[in-house]
Amino acid sequence: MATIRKSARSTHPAAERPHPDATRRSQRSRQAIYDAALALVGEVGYPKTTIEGIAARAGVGKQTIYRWWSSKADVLLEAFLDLGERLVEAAGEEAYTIPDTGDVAADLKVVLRATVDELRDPRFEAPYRALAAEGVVNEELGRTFVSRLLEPSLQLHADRLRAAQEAGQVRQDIDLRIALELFVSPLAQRWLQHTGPFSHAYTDTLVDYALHGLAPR
Amino acid sequence: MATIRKSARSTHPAAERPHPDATRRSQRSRQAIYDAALALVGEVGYPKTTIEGIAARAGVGKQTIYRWWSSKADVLLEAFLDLGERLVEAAGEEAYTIPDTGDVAADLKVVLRATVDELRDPRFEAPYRALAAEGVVNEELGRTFVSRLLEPSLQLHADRLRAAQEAGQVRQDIDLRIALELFVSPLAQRWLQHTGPFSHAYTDTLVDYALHGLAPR
DNA sequence: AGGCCGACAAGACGGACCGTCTCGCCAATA
DNA sequence: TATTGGCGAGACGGTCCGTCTTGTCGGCCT
Repeated sequence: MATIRKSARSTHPAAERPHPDATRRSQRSRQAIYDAALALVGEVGYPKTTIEGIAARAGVGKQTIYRWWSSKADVLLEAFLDLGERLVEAAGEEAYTIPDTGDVAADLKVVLRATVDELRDPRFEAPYRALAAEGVVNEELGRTFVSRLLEPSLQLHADRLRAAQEAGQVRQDIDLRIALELFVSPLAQRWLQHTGPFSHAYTDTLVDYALHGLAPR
Repeated sequence: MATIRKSARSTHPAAERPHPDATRRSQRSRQAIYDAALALVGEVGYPKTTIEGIAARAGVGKQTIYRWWSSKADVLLEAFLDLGERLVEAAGEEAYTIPDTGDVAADLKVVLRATVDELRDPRFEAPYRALAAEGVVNEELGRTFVSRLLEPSLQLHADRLRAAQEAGQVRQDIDLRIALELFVSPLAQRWLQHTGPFSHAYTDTLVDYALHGLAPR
């Protein structure tokens, strides 16, 4: 027996390659892979994290990983998204909103301080850095990274700025997508590239400078 | 013969590991390695660029690379710095200064437009991205990347802002290292993470927002 | 109930690179 | 002229890649 293998596949025209039957997927293995991936990236770093290592740690066959994901980065991205969802469920929903007390400056400062703390959380740091780095060099993954991880948060900032605009605290003629970068991007760069101290005082200053400008009034 | 090998090294107490005799180094091989590294990163991308590949392309033994550099990233960093120096020599010195016409806004816009163009130069794009990405994940290399590549440019921006401050175009109480991030960081993030259009119009807007602030005057 | 299907764990497989090493070869030095 | 040490070349054992094979197991159709 054996021998006749692919030729026996009379049932299908051999069209779809990417996805096997998702309904038969083992959720137990999936979760074990997420846990193993996040643990390994935290322990030995992203470059030394290997598909074989993840499989072994998860008690899973390599093929199970290759069956559902296309790359190491892809596994980590989904693992990280899953981690995020689990943490959001654990915390309250309101942890992922921007407050509106009527004072934009104060509200933004609160949110940026929280972002600083979050980026320092060791559960986040290693995988988040790894994904950001991979996205810089791999445009495909980069776009996914931005749309799934960055974009939702940026949208919240834009929304809060729009409210401020309607309340007359931000100029009418301003492009909010650019405006939010004045404080979000410097924060991101300091964290990613270690270009300077990363503190609450720093983000407070950013908000002040961005709102009132560098030029004298 | 053979057999006695390390034990025959009576001359040295076996202390310094890192550097062989630099005076006997082949400059021809060094340059060939730089060229090969930059070419390969441009052609096949950073992850597929390999030490063996660089050695083969440069017509050089692998050991010659391992003798002088500690990693692929290290080779590329030096190659890129060398490329920068050669281009600076070719162009005039004044290409790497920030003009001072007395109008900060105008001067910064000119410089940021030039930066946009430079980041689009295909000779720069691939290696610069690769180094930035590696620096995000490898703190050691990251610090070198910042101090050798980023810092000199940031210093120029700080200098120009200081002149503006003395001319009364920028508030006295402002931390210039933070101030310059208001336009430099958003630019960097858009380029690195593809978070939005990357154009002259964009950088012009950044300068306006940063100088005059988001709040109504 | 029995048979079939497809994901699963395990791991063998050839191939790519790793980083180290050994080998003569050669130029500069002593 | 003899010594020294970097050099090109490439062999080496090792790791991990991505694919393929085998046998097991649980759900679904008949």
